[in-house]
Amino acid sequence: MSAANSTSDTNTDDSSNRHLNFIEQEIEKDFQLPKLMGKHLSTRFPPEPNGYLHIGHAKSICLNFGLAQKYHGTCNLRFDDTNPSKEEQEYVDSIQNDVHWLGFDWDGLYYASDYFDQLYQWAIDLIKVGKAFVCDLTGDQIREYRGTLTAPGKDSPYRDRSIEENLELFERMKQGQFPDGSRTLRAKIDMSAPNINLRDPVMYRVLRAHHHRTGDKWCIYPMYDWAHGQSDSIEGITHSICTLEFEDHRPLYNWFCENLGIFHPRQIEFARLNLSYTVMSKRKLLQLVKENHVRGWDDPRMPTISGLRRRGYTAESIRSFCDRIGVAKFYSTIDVTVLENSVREHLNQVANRVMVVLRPLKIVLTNYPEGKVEWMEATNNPEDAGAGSRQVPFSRELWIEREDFMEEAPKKFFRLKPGGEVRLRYAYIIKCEEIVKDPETGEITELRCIYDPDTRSGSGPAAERKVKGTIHWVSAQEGVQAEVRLYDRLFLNEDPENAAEGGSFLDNLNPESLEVVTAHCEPALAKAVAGERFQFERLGYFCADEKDFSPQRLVFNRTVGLRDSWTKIQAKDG
RNA sequence: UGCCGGGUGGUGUAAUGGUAACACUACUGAUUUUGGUUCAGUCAUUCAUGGUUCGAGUCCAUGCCCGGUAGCCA
Repeated sequence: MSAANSTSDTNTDDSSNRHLNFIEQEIEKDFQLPKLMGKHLSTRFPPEPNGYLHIGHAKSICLNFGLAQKYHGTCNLRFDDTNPSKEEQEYVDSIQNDVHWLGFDWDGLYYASDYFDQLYQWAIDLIKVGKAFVCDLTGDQIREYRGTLTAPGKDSPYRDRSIEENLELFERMKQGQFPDGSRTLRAKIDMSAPNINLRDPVMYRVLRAHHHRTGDKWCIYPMYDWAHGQSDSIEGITHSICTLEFEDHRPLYNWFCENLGIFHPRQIEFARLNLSYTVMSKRKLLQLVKENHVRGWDDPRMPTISGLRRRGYTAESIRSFCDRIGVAKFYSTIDVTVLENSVREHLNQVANRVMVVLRPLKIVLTNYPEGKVEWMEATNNPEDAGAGSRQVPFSRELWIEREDFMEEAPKKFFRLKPGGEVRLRYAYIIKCEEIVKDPETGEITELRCIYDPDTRSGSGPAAERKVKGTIHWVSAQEGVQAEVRLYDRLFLNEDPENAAEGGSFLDNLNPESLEVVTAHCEPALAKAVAGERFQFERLGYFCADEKDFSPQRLVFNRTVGLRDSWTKIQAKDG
């Protein structure tokens, strides 16, 4: 496979060589075997185009494409489009877009539907050797005949039809002579098998639905089990990596390959990703979208790739997240903070700093000349010397963050308080002299402060005077306004599925997962571009919304807050 | 209750019969014009019982607990 960003190529090799995960161990063993000796690794990522990709898929993508990178093999993208009633072109497009955005490129782009003709031929082959039959049982009857977990099933009365009759009936199924759901083609295996997947599984069902690629050519469609392994086989996939719930299907996967006598890939299963405070099932994500609990698949609160992207996550941070969570067979739940820390770590390196006040409180510097504006030099990114600096306007009237002032402050509160001093970042030390309140409500409307003219940042030793706290600010006159969307977790509950009797995961929805505020920003932000990411100093990481941002209407999304030890101190001191 | 799979610090992941480690979290301290970052340090782990062995997280047995599985979904 070719990596979209080639820098990760060499990294992958030595960083992940320290420990092999269990799949890598199996792969390395397999390539010692005569069957694969001298061949190269081939994997695939096989999404069904019935929804948008989410962070769980990202794990699988990083695994499959990452393996191909590491072992200099190939990785295909294959759409598992065997059920046209659920699948749409919109999803096909978004999936390709998301895989690319994550930084991967596929070697082959395929569709299970590319193989419908071959699959049909193979089905005939199986009929001819007496290993498949046309069954007239209804859905309910099939379930009845299948038996239960503890009781064996019983043979379908149609199981012993002649090969000729099966061939004719199957041909007529294909030609659309039978109504939807009236007949199936089933493999003839063993109705008493302890593994239910082996109790004469359905291979084809009659289904008249318009397929996004094959149109109305087919009115019979293959089931997953009948399509997946053979698709792998056709593409020469050596290792077919899937999630744990397919473990019970492996014997069937193997049975089809063996009985068809075709190249036999090896299926290996791993545990899917679970994240705390998150739902991951496509069905539930679709429900959130359809019932308007969120604003679409790419709502920044969604765990979809497109939602995370819009939230401000970087592809790098998602890849490093997938790296650090590992791969195993143990069913585990990763704390969302691991994801949040991954993006903090990357954005800390690359995001330029700016000053923005989310909840403004006005301060007036009574000893600062009216009308005067000074331009203060501010470092763009202390983690990246190459990022340079910018000028920020300073004046007599400023906005500061409401929570950076406390009238009755506890000892450890290092910000502004009556009679106290604080450093305005990149500017002067100020002292609070007077609080102005609304006579009606008692709400603080303004602070009157004095500044110390000797303390301008960078102006020499006199300016170096130490005060306990430094806060951010925006000049009232020169600042610009922006809509800032403060996103929080979509669910209140660590395990959203854990709802009260008769309830659903929707009961755990966080009613405050989105708060919109009008913020004051330093003027540089008017020149931002959609998708650009920033650190709002002392607040968190934010990005210009990729859809709604324009120079006329500044819209920023909060990706994640900065680590906040002040809240912890407060909580501890009660 | 059949079949399949799994149990290692708070959370994840290693250790492939030979000193139980790495990351994150938590906590403590240092640095800091972001209560951010960075740095240093601390706490903390093999489901249970028995067996094999000089030596067991690893192999064997039994038990316990957890997950998946009875779509003409994937």
